[in-house]
Amino acid sequence: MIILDTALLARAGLLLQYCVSKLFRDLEPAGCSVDDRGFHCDFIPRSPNAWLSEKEARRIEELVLSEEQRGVSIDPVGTRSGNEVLELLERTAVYRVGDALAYLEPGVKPSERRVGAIKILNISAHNPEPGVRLLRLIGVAFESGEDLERYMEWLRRAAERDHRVIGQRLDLFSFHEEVGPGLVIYHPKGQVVREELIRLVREVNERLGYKEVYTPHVYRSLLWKISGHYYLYRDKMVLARVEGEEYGIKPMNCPGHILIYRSRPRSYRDLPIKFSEFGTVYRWEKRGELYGLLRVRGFTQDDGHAFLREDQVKDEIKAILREVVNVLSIFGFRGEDVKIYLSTRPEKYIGTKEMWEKATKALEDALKELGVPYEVREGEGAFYGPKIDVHFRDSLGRWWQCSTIQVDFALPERFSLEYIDRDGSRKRPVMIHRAILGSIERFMAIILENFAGRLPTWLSPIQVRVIPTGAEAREYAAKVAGMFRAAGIRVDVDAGEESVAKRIKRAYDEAVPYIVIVGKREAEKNTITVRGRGNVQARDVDPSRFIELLKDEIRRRSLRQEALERLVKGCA
RNA sequence: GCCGCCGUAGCUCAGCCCGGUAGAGCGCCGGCCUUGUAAGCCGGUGGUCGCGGGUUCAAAUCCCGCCGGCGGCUCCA
Repeated sequence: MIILDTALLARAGLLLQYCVSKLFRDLEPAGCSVDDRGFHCDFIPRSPNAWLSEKEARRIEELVLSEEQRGVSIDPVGTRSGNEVLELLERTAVYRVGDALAYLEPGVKPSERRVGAIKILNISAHNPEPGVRLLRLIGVAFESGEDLERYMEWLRRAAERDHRVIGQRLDLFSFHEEVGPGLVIYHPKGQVVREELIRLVREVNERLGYKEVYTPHVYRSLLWKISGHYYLYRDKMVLARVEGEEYGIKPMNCPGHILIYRSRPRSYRDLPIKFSEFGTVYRWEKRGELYGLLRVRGFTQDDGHAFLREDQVKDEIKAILREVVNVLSIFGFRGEDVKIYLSTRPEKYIGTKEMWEKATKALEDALKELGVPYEVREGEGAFYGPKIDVHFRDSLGRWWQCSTIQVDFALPERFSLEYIDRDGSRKRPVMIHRAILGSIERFMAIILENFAGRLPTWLSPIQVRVIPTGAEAREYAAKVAGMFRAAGIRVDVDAGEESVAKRIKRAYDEAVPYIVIVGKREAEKNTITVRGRGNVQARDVDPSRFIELLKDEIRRRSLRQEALERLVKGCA
């Protein structure tokens, strides 16, 4: 990741405001903010048609550089406000640039060094509050053109990590116009990754005592009216009228699980009752919000619902949270890379304030007893209850939310859920909604980008590729492949006509973690040559020994190529 | 949904600004090579230029609408 010079960005932002106001009288500077990723400058359109095109952006860039060369003056005027928009955006530091005024967020000193290169990367609308529409320019600035070129190269390299690019290159999944936006089709290799993620969560569910269930995708609208989704979530639901009756495709799995709970009387002794489901839900997100696998309309949640007595809530939350932290660490997300948030009652909600307070306290107590650091986010809860969200940072420095634990006093009320308590009285259970990975789609996208497609062995669709060096080694290659297959390892053979070099390159391109090369030499001695990532190789390896090591690496879900590391160490 | 950009061969992209009916690399197919460590050589195949309409003698190229994708805004797993 390239960290930018905020002082230089601030200077560029001031020059940018000056140049835009010089070239376009109907765009009024509304200040600039900077961070280590770039600047964003906003402008108030003075007329309805005041806007910029890409071509005009290029003109502005040129003018910034020539004004900078000419040595236009930049002087601080102090702090001032009075302008509504500037105050809203908190850009109260005023500067005089040439004969015009420009604004910055306070606390950033523009650099004394001159801007030698500037690039406007994006022209978009910014709506800081309803009714206010600003023109926003996002971009970067450097001292030299070479620095800019280096940055653009970095951007290109980052794009190669894009999960959409990797997904296509590795033949994992695709999107199709005929299917519709935000709907994924998984190919065989993508399905393997999905299944491995699901298998991991199944083990967690086993430990936590969640029983897996299966529920339909479509329900009468009646159900969604009872659950409240029909009123609070309707704009994201797919509704269909069939034979004079309305049905809705599920945007959440909870109502189905609630019906299982309600299918028979429950005793206090039965609680907690926990259901899990890899439930595929559909949420009709707005077009502009869709983004590869990270934001789709149909996705599978590793969902789970626990029905509990109030005295059981805290322990359940603690147990789930421990598992979440553990699961994230399997992917290498740990320590500083993981953050926990407690989100409280939003504006639109169901249930009573008392319920919300109780639920929020249960979450808070669990966090405190676990002694984990967390932050409170007011008003960010789901409409049916407060929640704990776990965010983590990937290798590109971005934060993601996947895991979530939500306490819910509202749905049990709406569905009149009950259990018979020790004294024979009817009591209302509490529900916990939880997801470990969140959505399989999103999680898969994140790990694809995090590992740049080079997934750890346990997640790799093909774990071992056998390459015979020539025709005479094909039979032996098939035999070796058979040994791997018998050990439950995903293996294939590339016995093509191409050169060994080419087939090795292809295996690397396809991110296959282990390449096994066999030729006459290996066939005679009953050995294999093992090649791993990063040009690491071991010769004269006993296939059975490698298979044992590999099984261990996979079983442990190692992030490293432990099997090969152990072979190499063993040789040395 | 709003603003901007983009859509050309299976993939990555050039051509579009300055209209004259399409080009490269990879892939794929065929042949040669008989393969030992990150692209062997030669040849061939491949496109209603996202869809629809308009302007024009002529549209991949200019204009309008729609669909899809991306970068932002808002929202979210």
